[in-house]
Amino acid sequence: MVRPPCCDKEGVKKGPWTPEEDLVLVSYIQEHGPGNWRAVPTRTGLMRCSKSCRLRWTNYLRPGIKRGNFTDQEEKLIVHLQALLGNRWAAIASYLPERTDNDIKNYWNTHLKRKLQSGGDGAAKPPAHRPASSSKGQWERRLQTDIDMARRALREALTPLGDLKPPQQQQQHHDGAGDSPASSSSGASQCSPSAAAAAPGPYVLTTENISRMLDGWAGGRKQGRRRAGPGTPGGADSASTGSSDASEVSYGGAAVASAARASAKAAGAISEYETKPAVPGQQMPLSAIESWLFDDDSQFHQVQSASLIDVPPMDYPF
DNA sequence: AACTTTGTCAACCGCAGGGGC
DNA sequence: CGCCCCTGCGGTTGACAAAGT
Repeated sequence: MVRPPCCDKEGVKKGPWTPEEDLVLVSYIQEHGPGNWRAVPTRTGLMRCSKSCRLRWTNYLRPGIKRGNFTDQEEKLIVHLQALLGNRWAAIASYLPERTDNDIKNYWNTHLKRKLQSGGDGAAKPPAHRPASSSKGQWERRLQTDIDMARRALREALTPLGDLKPPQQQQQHHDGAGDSPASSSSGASQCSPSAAAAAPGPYVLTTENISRMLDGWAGGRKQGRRRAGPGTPGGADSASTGSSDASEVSYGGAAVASAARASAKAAGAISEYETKPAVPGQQMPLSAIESWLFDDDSQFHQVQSASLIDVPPMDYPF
């Protein structure tokens, strides 16, 4: 039997989202919260299938998303995690709270894979230790090992940067009082101090960012698109081209301008979602991850010594 | 300046799994 | 227990811009 399409193809719009559609979606989610995607198209009047709405939200509109301009830190982390976990992008993305699995996947496919191939010739072969034929118990142990390895990888990746507080200090750091100015703001923008320093700034769905987003759209998709060249902050180009005035609007200047105002209003209200991860854990502040990371290294060593797996040496050409 | 190639990324597609009934 | 609905995931595609010729 042929599986029926996820949604009725007729009357369902496909392709790039317009700022108006974004606005409708954001407004709806602001009011009802993410979820119940099936109902979104009918309730909003969007001619999109539920899947498309969900994807648009999780990959683009969701608060706390940073776009483009992967830092060395993130790059290394992705490489490590990819080597450990394979192409489990969602799992990898959970360690990079500001990145979407789609972004990471794209970045891997377009940058890192090639980089590794040219430099190390298969140095980062994905591990063949997926739980194919293991018993459940073994599988679970492997999963635990995966987690431990990922934890270690993350820790290693984080360590060189922060310059480097010993774990105890890091612990102190999150243990309350030590709230850094950076981490005391929205959860969505929380990040390790190092990452926060490296990143130009998180693209949280704020008034400003929605306006910026719409500005980017105002310039049309062509302007909005970027080449992720070195130092080109993806998405931020809309800010850099923010000089583009409304006269260049391809979707109707006045409409977009008012849409921007309305979205700004919506964004103010939506801020509550900034502290609520759309995907549990996905927006866990990195400091919490760090805490978790540095918490029980000894446990890791136990696991490692009893390890089922033989981790290939990670020798990356960069 | 015009055309072609390459690189990038948003979006789509189909499958799998979980939960409710 | 089986069915249905919904959501999440990973692979792939197509449009577009920049670089190259």
